[in-house]
Amino acid sequence: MKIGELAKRSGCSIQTIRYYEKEGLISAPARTDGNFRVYDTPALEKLAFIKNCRALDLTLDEIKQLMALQHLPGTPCEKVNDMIDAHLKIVESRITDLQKLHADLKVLRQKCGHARPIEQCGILDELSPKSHSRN
Amino acid sequence: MKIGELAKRSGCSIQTIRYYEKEGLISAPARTDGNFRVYDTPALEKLAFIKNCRALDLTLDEIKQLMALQHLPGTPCEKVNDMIDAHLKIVESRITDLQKLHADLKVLRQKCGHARPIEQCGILDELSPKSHSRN
DNA sequence: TTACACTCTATAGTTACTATAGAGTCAAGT
DNA sequence: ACTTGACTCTATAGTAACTATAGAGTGTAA
Ligand SMILES: [Zn+2]
Ligand SMILES: [Zn+2]
Ligand SMILES: [Zn+2]
Ligand SMILES: [Zn+2]
Repeated sequence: MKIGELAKRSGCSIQTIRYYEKEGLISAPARTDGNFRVYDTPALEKLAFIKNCRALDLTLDEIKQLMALQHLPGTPCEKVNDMIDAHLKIVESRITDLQKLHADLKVLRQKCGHARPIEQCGILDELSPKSHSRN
Repeated sequence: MKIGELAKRSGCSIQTIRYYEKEGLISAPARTDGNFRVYDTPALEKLAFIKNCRALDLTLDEIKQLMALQHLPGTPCEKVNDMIDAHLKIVESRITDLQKLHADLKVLRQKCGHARPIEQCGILDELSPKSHSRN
């Protein structure tokens, strides 16, 4: 199949597929006489693997590492488990950060009801260090 | 004061300050004969305002809009409130997404105990559409 | 043959910075 | 007067993972 069909079937855009090739996540496919890329089913499967990983927010580098490990049979899979564990921690700390941010924004939002003239906006006042220290 | 002192006092890096100037968030300051930037206290206050906003993850564009509104006295401050409300929604949906991601990662992690040979790694198996559909 | 859909490469843009390189400024010490 | 050192200047490239475009070529059907 050509790149357009692969894009439709995989759910990746054409540019993304070419980008993955350039970054070494998928291997360069065969070409037609007219220099068009031609893909086989394994290529589609690789893209599906990448998509699954990206859905979990693994970086392209991490995905590359996973694919490299797959081609070293016999290796213990500790590295895979460690990667997922590390990832879990990052996600957890991002959630914590965002929850703090959310609380801060809620507090800020309550500084202003609505439709005051801008000079008296409680939000802007809260954000300004100058008028703030004066109160 | 020169840029180094402003950087220390504001907690922004020198490059960040120059970047903010280039992006129009702060106005270009006076220069010495030797072409060094010279700042006054209001400049420090503007940086503090920007820092407060960035801590809430407002984009530079949004911050620019807020600053523009500050210089239009008499305007009702609805736009400020709307911006914060919109921001709250984005943060909320990011949290939801991350929580889903976290749950997915947890499930994935449990597919593998530890230290199996890589061919039998439950995580890699789960990520691979091919071997997956075979089972 | 000409219209059309498709593909090719190369390049720039996105966000908010960070990190150089290479040159100039300025005050203090010798 | 000279040198050292700390500071500053501009311009440019890099970050992550794409997305979007320009301009050219390919392939097929009417
Ligand atoms: Zn990770
Ligand atoms: Zn308000
Ligand atoms: Zn926003
Ligand atoms: Zn495993």
